[in-house]
Amino acid sequence: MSTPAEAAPVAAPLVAVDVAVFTVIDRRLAVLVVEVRHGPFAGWWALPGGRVGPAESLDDAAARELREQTGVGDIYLEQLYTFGSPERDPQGHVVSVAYVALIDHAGRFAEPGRAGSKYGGVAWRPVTALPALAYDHAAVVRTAVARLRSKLEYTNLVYTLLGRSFTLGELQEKYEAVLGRRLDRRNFRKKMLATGLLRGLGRVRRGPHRPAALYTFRRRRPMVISIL
Amino acid sequence: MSTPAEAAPVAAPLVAVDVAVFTVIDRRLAVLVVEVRHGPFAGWWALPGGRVGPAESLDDAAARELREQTGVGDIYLEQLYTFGSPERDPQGHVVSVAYVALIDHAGRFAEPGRAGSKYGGVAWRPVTALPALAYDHAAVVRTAVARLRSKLEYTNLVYTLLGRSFTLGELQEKYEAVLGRRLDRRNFRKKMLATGLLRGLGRVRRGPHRPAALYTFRRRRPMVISIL
DNA sequence: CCAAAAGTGTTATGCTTACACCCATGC
DNA sequence: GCATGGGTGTAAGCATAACACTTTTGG
Repeated sequence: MSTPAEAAPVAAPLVAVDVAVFTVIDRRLAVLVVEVRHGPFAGWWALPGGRVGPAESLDDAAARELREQTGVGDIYLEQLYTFGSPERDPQGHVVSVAYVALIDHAGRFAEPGRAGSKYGGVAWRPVTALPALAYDHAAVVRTAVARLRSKLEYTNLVYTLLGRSFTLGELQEKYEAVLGRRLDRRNFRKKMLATGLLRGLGRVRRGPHRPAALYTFRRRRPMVISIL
Repeated sequence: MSTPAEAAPVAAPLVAVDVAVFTVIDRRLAVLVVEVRHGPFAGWWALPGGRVGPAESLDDAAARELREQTGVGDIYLEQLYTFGSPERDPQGHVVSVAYVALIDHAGRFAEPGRAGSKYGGVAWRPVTALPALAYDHAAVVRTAVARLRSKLEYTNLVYTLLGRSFTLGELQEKYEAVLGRRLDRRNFRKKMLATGLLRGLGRVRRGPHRPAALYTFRRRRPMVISIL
């Protein structure tokens, strides 16, 4: 939400942050949206966000707004792009620094429902079936998805979408959801194992079908390393 | 320059733009710096920049500040990153949207000299021998160089560093200056010609040595296409 | 026993890299 | 004639992409 509190018609631009949080639900890439409570966009969906405080860094502001509006914390956040068209907010000139975040949703906001109580509805929406978004947030999501697709191919960022242990099938599922295309299973395994990023746990996940070996990431922090 | 005019000790952050303009001079990557006139950094060098106007877009502000302070216009500009640490400007919280620009210098500011008269000194400085820069502008330049190096490898952006006609040797020289390493001449020619981006002019540049065939870019606008 | 996911190797192709010699010119 | 950059091809190694069958389990 890029809602200026006191923007006069002609005033210096205000600074806000907006956060596009992504996760994979049901093999589809989904983004977290919140309900706008006030102003011309009341009732619309928007990305969580808001004004940057007087002595606050941009990264801190993004993390704070996200936590306050959705309860989501301890999450991978990366600056995306800054949107500053004077027309992007009908209430005044708000320059918004957009962030991308990634999370293993693990059942948060169990499907399209309410959660943030105090702050209006919160929901995951598949990026392929987005509702109309307030402000220029549709453009923010487009830019964010493009960034994610390209970064997944040259970093180890997938780890943010997974729990501590996972099967190679689950790993591939995350890639396919973000990239929006199917990958060859044999080639995928070969390359992932060749990166040396994974460590086999020697355990197995049981389920409805043949049990699958469990893996974990050796290091859970962002690294630049060619993967696909 | 990220100089707030009226920042109170605790106030909403102000919005500025800073521009890192690059060119290749003498086979070295150089960045355009201006002399700071006022404030705690008076006498230091800094990137050109300044406050964003009330109803001005960020792109417009970057182009305007660059033109006003250095006389440089009609240039490739791309948003880089937004720097917002509360400590980056000792005079107050200024969020600065940094831009990268590229230009064929063609003798502008003939070597370390003065030019912007009204706005203090203007000079090209090799990125390998930068003076101390005001604010966090050293970090901006580092980030910008990293971006340039990576973008040169998957776009046709070199064209911004060259005039309308050029030899393959000159083209390679620009790549080597930005990337900071030598390239194999035969492989470079093969790949560049294979991209289909170039058109031979059927003319030749005469000089102190064997004449070289002249080429031009078929299209002088930014495109994403794997090159090196 | 059936459905569904797990697991596994080989081959062809294209791309990348390394590398050396002659040519044309101005001085 | 010499110094300097222009111009050209090939071979080896590597990474990528395409492709099918067997295994294990739960239901």
